[in-house]
Amino acid sequence: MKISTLSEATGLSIDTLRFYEKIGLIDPPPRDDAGRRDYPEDVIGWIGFLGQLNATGMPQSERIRYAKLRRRGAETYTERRELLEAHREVIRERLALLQDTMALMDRKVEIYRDLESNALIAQENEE
Amino acid sequence: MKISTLSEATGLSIDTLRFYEKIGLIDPPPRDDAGRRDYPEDVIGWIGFLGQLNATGMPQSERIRYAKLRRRGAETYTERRELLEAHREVIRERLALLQDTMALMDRKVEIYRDLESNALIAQENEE
DNA sequence: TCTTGAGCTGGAGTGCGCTCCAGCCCGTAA
DNA sequence: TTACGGGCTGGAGCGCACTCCAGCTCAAGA
Repeated sequence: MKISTLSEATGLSIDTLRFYEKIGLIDPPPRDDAGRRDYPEDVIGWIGFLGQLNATGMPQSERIRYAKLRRRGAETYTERRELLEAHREVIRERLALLQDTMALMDRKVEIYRDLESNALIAQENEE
Repeated sequence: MKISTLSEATGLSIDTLRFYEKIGLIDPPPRDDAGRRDYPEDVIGWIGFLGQLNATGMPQSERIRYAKLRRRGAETYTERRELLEAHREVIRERLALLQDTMALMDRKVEIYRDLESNALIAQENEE
């Protein structure tokens, strides 16, 4: 798969794909005769997983660490599991915070609705 | 309240408090005779609210917009409500993503556990 | 009186995570 | 055969959200 295809498939820009390779998030793919990257199909799944770690707040350094462990194969199962377990805790905390804030938004929205209708009534009384 | 007290109360650094004032997130507080900031008590609550918006992913520019609307008082109730409603939708999406990813972490952790015990069995069989 | 420390200002610097650019090579279609 | 589009490299630049710094003033305690 060419880099432009992968870019479309993943939503990452071509520059970002090359950048991810440079910092070690993606394995350097084989090249064709002209020296152009030729990605294996399964990199799409890996990039999707990286995207989820990213979107849930795992810092670059940790994603790189995970990618490096992955490259070392079976001997790093335990470390990888521990890393994901730690991230799960981060997610748990974020979930709690988001739920709190969601409830707060709900309350505030109601408060503003009340204030808006009071303002309206005040206006009517003026007429 | 002096800036050091506010810093301790909110967990924001003194530099960050001055920075927030500069960009319009916090109202410029009155000064004492020596020109030092003297914050009103209620700024703590406001900063806490800003913190929640921040931690749930509202960008600086939007927080500044909200702060400016707030300064204009009652005439901006509707705009403020709409802004919070929009943020509520962002939070909803993030919640969904976090929940998905949490489930994924659970599955992956289980997979790694299996792999680890299989590796152990293989090792035993070697002996 | 002197020293210490908290606070002040304007502006430079930082780390993260990309994003863009110049200048090059190469394969395909007209 | 030449023009074009896509890909390549190394390195510079960027936007966000702070963070740090030099050099100053001022108040209060020893």
